[in-house]
Amino acid sequence: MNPRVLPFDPIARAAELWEERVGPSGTMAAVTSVMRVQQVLQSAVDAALKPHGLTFARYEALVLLTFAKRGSLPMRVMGERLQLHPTSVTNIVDRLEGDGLVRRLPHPTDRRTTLAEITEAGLRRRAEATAAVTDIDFGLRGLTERQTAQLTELLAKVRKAVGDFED
Amino acid sequence: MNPRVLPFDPIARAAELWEERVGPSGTMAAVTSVMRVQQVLQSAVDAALKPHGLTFARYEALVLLTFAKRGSLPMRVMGERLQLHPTSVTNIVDRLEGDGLVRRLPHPTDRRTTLAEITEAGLRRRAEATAAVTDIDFGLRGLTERQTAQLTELLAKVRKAVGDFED
DNA sequence: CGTATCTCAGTCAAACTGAGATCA
DNA sequence: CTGATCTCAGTTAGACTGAGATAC
Repeated sequence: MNPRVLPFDPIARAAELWEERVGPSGTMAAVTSVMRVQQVLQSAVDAALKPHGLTFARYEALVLLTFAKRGSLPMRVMGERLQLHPTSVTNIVDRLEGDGLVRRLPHPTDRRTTLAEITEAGLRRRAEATAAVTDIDFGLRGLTERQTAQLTELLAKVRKAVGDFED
Repeated sequence: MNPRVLPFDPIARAAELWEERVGPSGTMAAVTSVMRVQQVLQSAVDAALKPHGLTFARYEALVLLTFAKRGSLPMRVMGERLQLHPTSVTNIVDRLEGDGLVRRLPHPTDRRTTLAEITEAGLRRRAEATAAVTDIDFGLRGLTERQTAQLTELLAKVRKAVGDFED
């Protein structure tokens, strides 16, 4: 990556120029900021998980299964919760299964559906990985608890407006 | 993707379970929210840009060059501003050049560096693409102007704390 | 019958690593 | 010589499309 530290905020500067030449820049600045921060968080979390042989996507899948009753869920449900494409679920479960962290089971009543169940090794790996990501605060720095909560709230408004969930 | 709308907020639910079984969930909820919203915005913006033959990464490169003095920048500088890996810059400029939106020029004094310059066609394409993304507000919904600014501010704190820039 | 679930094959954009050429 | 800049080859994770098998 580019290890350089800029002596100014590139998003703020882009917003100024946008305002001069294009128009109102508020939305553009917010969206660019989300993109940039996501990058930062993703790479921090992935780096912390790498020694444990996990990506964030696979880690999220393990956490989801850990929280599920009986430690298993239909793959379709995993896709819903994690907002993943069905073929991505297949891929992620393939890899977790290859590492022995998850096991595929037939659904007891609906023979179309396959359950993914977390294994003992998966539970242990999930715990180790959780220690790794909480140690670095998931890469999130610079916010008080209150500001962190504010951020979550603002983003929940967006997720709701965009139809991610109802309630 | 998964077109389903959940009848509850999956992040709020995960946070409850995390709190019960793992520990404080504030950071985890914020980070997961950023990841999710980024996905939503990315796919909205990419969908709006697709008819114009651009991805968000290529669009950002065009905007950056539009704002540059003389419409050109060294590729290294593009990488810094857009936080891209050098090989990703090469790749993006390759594709933009293939579409005639950008042209490579030798740097006048430093023969190691290559300038990328936006073409007339590139300027037109940038304007069309900007209309497309502003029409959909970059996919951002559900926030007032004030809240949008708050979001940008909070994320700037993170970007600064994480060493994205100084100032 | 139509629809839902999963999988497979293949494509894609973009990040990475590592190596090399060129030049300051 | 060291270090900066760019490119190339190859790998990777993940999203996508489209097609198919199977079962509701």
